[in-house]
Amino acid sequence: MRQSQGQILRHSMRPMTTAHLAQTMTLLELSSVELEQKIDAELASNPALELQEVAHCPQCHRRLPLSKMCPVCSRPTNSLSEQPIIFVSPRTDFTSYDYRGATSSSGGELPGEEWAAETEDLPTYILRQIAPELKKDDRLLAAHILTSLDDDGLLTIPLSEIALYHRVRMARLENILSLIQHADPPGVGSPTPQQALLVQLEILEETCDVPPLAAAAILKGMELLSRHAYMELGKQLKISAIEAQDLARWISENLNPYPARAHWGSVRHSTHAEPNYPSADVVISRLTGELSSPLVVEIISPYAGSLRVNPLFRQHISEAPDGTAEKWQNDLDSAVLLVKCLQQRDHTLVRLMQQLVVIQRQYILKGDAFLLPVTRASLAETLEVHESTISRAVSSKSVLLPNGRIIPMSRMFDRSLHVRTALRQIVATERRPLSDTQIARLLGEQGYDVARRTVAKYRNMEGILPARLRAASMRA
DNA sequence: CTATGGCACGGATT
DNA sequence: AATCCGTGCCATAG
Repeated sequence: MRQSQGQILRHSMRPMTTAHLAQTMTLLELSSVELEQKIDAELASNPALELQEVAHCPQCHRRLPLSKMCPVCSRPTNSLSEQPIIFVSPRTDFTSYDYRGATSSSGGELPGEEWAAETEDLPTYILRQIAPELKKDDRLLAAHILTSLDDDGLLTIPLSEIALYHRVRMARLENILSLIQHADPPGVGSPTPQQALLVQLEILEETCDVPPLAAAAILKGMELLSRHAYMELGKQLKISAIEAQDLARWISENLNPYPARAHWGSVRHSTHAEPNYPSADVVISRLTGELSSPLVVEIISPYAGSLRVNPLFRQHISEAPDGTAEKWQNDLDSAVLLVKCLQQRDHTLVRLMQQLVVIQRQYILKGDAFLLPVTRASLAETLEVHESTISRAVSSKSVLLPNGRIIPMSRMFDRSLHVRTALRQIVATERRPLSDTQIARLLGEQGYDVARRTVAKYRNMEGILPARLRAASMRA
């Protein structure tokens, strides 16, 4: 049943132009947020495209064109109007079926939804803090800066660009930026994570003791820091690897390279930049609390099922005003193309997730240690698509797990995470420091066949020092 | 002699 | 076709 449906779908999509292929590819790579932007742009510029009037406002139950706000009661209609693509994966077997989420009653409400009336956005929040210290003219400049922040609270455009635009001197802007950086999410507005850290450090210095070398570490060893390369870092700063590790720990515990994100992986914070609800492309949740619960998979696809070619436009194409006939035809063609490609994208994504959720069920429910090593290639084979298709579909997408963590989808294909988890476990419980060779043997006993050399690599990735140095730090 | 890091090769990924 | 990642081999440090 389900099978034949897939066949028909695939068959009907066979006749593809090269343009079609190219566009499908590019769409596949986009995350839901990026896709939404693209479609918005397309909608604005192409009169042949339209949104079907299918949305329901949860409050007044009015039928609306798809939009973010209900114009009548001004309540967000997002999640309901989007016709999320949902399917359920029952406990173990491979017979997951899907249905396109009907927009009836309150079907797909997500747990923990917080559409609290006032979600003040980040720029406003900061502007309010610093406004008293600004002259009137400077407020405009500050606003310009603040609206150029990304979701992480980092400045996306060079200050000089703003200076040019408003014809003001850099020094003036730098002053304003400095004010912003010292406002509440500390370091916000910095052009790079590195600068954000430095600003935070500066702020902390006023109230408490900071390690003397922290600034130097950030300045010189940013890259080493993020790679947990403590030994190299130590060399750079002329301190031991152990001291370097302590320093790094202090930095990661007390500073945050992305000012607007509260904590990595944890639930979203109230002072969030954009009102984009779970900023994931796929949301997986449990139907019930039990471990054997079926999984509900929701693929966020902006305007899925609602975007279509305007039938009126198609109908009146022959009546195009003189000289614009070609343009109209062009618009029509690209609209048709976009809609088709969108369907194709969704279809691919659904099939991908259907497989993935079954294969990685244990990981999704129980955590890192249960991640199975799956290759994109193997999945491509079972889905009968080119491996690069999987690659594109997976890249730059994120998944919200039932436990509330957001992970990049590529983690589902991490070949080493489960081994690394086991390794961490071993080192955490060791009585005295084990050498890489010993660890490799222990891992082998647990069924993880890895080379000694690889243990060394994983150890580094996890930021664990070599046995010799672990011995030293235990003594201390 | 043992424990590790560096470099290079082959398969997987992009 | 370019790049990344797990490994094997070898040099070096203890």
